[in-house]
Amino acid sequence: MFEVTRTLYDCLVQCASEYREGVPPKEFTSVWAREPRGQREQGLSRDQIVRAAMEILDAEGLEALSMRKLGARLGAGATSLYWHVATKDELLELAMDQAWGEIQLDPEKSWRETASDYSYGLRGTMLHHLWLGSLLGGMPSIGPQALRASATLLNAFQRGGFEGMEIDFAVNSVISYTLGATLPEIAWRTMVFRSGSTEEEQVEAMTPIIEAATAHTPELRERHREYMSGSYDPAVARNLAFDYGLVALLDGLAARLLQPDRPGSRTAQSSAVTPAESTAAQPT
Amino acid sequence: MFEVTRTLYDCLVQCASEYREGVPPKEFTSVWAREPRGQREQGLSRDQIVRAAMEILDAEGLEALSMRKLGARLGAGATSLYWHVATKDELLELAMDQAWGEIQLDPEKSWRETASDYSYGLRGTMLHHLWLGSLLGGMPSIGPQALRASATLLNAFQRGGFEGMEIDFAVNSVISYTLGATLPEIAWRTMVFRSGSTEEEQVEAMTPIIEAATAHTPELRERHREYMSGSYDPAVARNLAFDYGLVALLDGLAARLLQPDRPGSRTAQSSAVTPAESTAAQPT
DNA sequence: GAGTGACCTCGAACACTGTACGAGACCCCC
DNA sequence: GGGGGTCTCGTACAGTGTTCGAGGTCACTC
Repeated sequence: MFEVTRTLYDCLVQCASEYREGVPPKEFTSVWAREPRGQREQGLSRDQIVRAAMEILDAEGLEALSMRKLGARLGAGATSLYWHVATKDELLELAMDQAWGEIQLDPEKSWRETASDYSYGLRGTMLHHLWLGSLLGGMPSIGPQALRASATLLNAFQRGGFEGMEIDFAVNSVISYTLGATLPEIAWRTMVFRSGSTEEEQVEAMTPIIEAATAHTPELRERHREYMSGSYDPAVARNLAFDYGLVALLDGLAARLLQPDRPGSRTAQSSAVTPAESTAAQPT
Repeated sequence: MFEVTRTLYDCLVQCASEYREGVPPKEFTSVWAREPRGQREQGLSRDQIVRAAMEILDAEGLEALSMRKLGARLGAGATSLYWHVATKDELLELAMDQAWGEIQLDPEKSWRETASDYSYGLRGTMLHHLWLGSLLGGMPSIGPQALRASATLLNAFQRGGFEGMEIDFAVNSVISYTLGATLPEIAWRTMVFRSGSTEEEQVEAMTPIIEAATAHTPELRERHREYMSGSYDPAVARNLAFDYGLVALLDGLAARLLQPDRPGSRTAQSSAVTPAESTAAQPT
């Protein structure tokens, strides 16, 4: 594993110098760096704008949101918005954080329950706001609501017995899995959404493409056929798949928690390819 | 868990009807649905265009790619490209799949090794092509290269002893974790990239924002300070975090593989909040 | 050699986009 | 009444993806 890690690290360093050919440097900015402008209580407000933006985003998708359309919805000129919001990207940052705020956690629960709540909460929010999919990979979530949720999760893990860097690692893995598991669903649902048809129609429309694409990978084609013939409800199947991976991950974390030799657990005793010694993988 | 799942399912159904206010239906299309056009061997070619597009994407980022710029780079008019590629989205689909092709897997290895290779491979590719981050959440990866890699992974899991739907579930969880773990890194690196400064400068520029944002979550602030004072190399720390979660997940999957009662494993015996019976979480 | 039709290029134009700028309107306080 | 901050917005600019149709270049047939 160390070798692979080394390679990756080199890649990162190399990327840093390789990129940026003729791109003009754009100073780092974020809504959270600057405080909101308005004081007066009339006319437009930031909250109002963000709310309206989310309505458009939810109803028509990310690329349907334009400043002109948003202004029109609010009965205002497009450029009026720029008094309350510096750029469109900042507006999206605000909308993102608003969505993060929908995740509600109980700070009293166990680490495992909290992880589960967080995971299902994030997934639900993402599926409710499909536009989050394209945004999460482009701009970091550093808004107060996102941080609040992560802090609660982090606290639960700390109380649960994780220590040092392991807290961050474990928390990160839960967030990562949730994000990654939901993303392809979002991509799929976005496609269905844009097509204007139902999921069933879309599946039907996709079948010839899948058949053609899997012409040279018979095992995949086989699995797809089996999958289709089972007449599963796709939404239910996705939920099962999501839960399966989440359980596996949490089990793995729980196992780590019970390892006898965890000094600072700075150095990983096991690698990705060799199973950890004291898990159920090797019966005692 | 069933209750939560139920809620999610309802949400999905509800979304399907709630969305789509005034969006014009756009027939489903994909590059993979239509076969390429050109036959003659002169002038532009699809490969050439995709390659040039990826050069721009790598060097200047997703939003720097415009058809006019791409045309100019190839010494052609912008609209000439439309003979070889139906839309810009299709071009991006092609570029995405080209990136997927960079993942090389050995079909002889064990399921755990293959999972590790896949995971590190995907992560490396994503970090090499930052623009993938914004794309993976928007359009599904159903190109031949993406399918090829997934098929290899799937085969390895099947050989490794996974059965029925569990194969899909396990494979999905590995892909999901990798995707989700890399996405925030991409978001961060994209931000650094756009700012034009080094990672260290960016971290320094971010500090006051983090301090301000974590004003009401002292535990997070504490952790951030500890993290900063440790003077870790951020890239190394990220690699450790990535490996930690991957190991935990693979351990969890391995544990599932050894469970004695796995009939068709259609129904999950354990839920996200209650640890599975036969893992190390509950010592026998 | 003329003709035909497929392959390929591209300039002009259209309907958009995000946003800078500056003129003006409103309101409160001196 | 007169500032001065708060807020709106029409105009304009430089760009975007994409359509359309006119033209050019081949390989082939008669």
